[in-house]
Amino acid sequence: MPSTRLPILSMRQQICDALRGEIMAGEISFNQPVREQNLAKRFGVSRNSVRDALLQLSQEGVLIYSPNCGVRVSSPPTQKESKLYAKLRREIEIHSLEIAWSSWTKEDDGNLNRLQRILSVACEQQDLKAITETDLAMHRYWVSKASKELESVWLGITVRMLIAYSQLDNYMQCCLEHAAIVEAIACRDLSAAKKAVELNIRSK
Amino acid sequence: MPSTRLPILSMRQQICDALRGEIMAGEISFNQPVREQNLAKRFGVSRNSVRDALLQLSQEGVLIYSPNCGVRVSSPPTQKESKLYAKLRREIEIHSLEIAWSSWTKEDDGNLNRLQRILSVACEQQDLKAITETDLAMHRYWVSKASKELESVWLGITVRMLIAYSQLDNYMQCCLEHAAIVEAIACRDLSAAKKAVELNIRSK
DNA sequence: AACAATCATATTGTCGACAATTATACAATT
DNA sequence: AATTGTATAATTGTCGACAATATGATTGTT
Repeated sequence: MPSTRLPILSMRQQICDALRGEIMAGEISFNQPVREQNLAKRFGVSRNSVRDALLQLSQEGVLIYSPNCGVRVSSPPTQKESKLYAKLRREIEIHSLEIAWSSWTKEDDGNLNRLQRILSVACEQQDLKAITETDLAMHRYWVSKASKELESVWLGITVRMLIAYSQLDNYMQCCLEHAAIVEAIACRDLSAAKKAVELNIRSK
Repeated sequence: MPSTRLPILSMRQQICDALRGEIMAGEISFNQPVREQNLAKRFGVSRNSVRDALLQLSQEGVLIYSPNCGVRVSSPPTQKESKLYAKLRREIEIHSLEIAWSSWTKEDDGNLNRLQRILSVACEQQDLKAITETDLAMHRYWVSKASKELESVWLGITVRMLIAYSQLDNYMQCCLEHAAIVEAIACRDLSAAKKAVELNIRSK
């Protein structure tokens, strides 16, 4: 239910978001080549637009690009890499919370609440793809508010970390953890918010 | 002086590297719009190839992209952001050194030595652009060897951190610090190498 | 049968042209 | 004078076609 965004998403962004979601949900197997032509036909656009999207996803680390050979879904991170990613993510998000804190508005609260409700429904229905997407969107919200430049760095790390998040042990816990974050923010309790975020970000 | 790479660089990569170098050396002022047409004419290629490069640089955080409005050079990071970037970089590079360590070869030593010589000359001549480029290439070497996926994350952070590195207080110190890193690696002293890298990566 | 060279096919890379959008300059209205 | 509306120019977004490259099959030679 995209309700608030005024800026119309570009074609590239739409394709990016769609593919990223599928890949993160594990719907495309690792090392399987992704063909431009197929996607162009599927989305009803030219190969050029697809290329743009694939290039962006390569830069994000979701896809691996080999010149003249196209792209493939990148392999999931090793355990050690996952731990590193989690650490980096925590540091970026904590920093972002601090930066965004001073300009946080009631509207931001509303937007987070809306995402939280979506997450809640997704957890009840055990819709893994929706959970992953909404989870991403929530965290992205405060990072994006803090800095657009940081956002792209953060996205690369987080997406890599969440690739093949497939088996989520406890859907309810995911929902509760995010509720805790949203509430801490709503109460303007920065240190509680930071702590809640830190708890939520961990390598499996 | 690109001397060693066997794989032919794609047009996009060439344009990316050229622009990234110029931006990092501060040759294009902040918030100045970058026009596709001009670049296409300058590099003697079609606008499409330029677009690919601009898109990639946007994803790296060097350029800021606004739909239908093109790109502009992104503003330099705040002091607080610089400190965060430095921290993230240290963690990624330390991790990379550990990972790359087991498969490190004499050829790698040779490649690093070659870069170190280039850096040395650049420092003597006080060629800031060459210094920045070579500095980047050296660090990139071990990160890239550890993981292609990590490399793209690392590049985004590092490039943002080095934007407008312009005033480098002490050229000789830069050269010496990197010499220490190379030597520690050559001696296969991991902990010394890690320490040398940590010392070298700092926010100004 | 094993290997090398050659050809055919599929896929990516590049290009120029046109459509859609945005920014700018200028006139019209209050 | 300030604001709104309109036409013009500049810029980005999208497309289809062709060139360059890689992949896979076929043939020819030993």
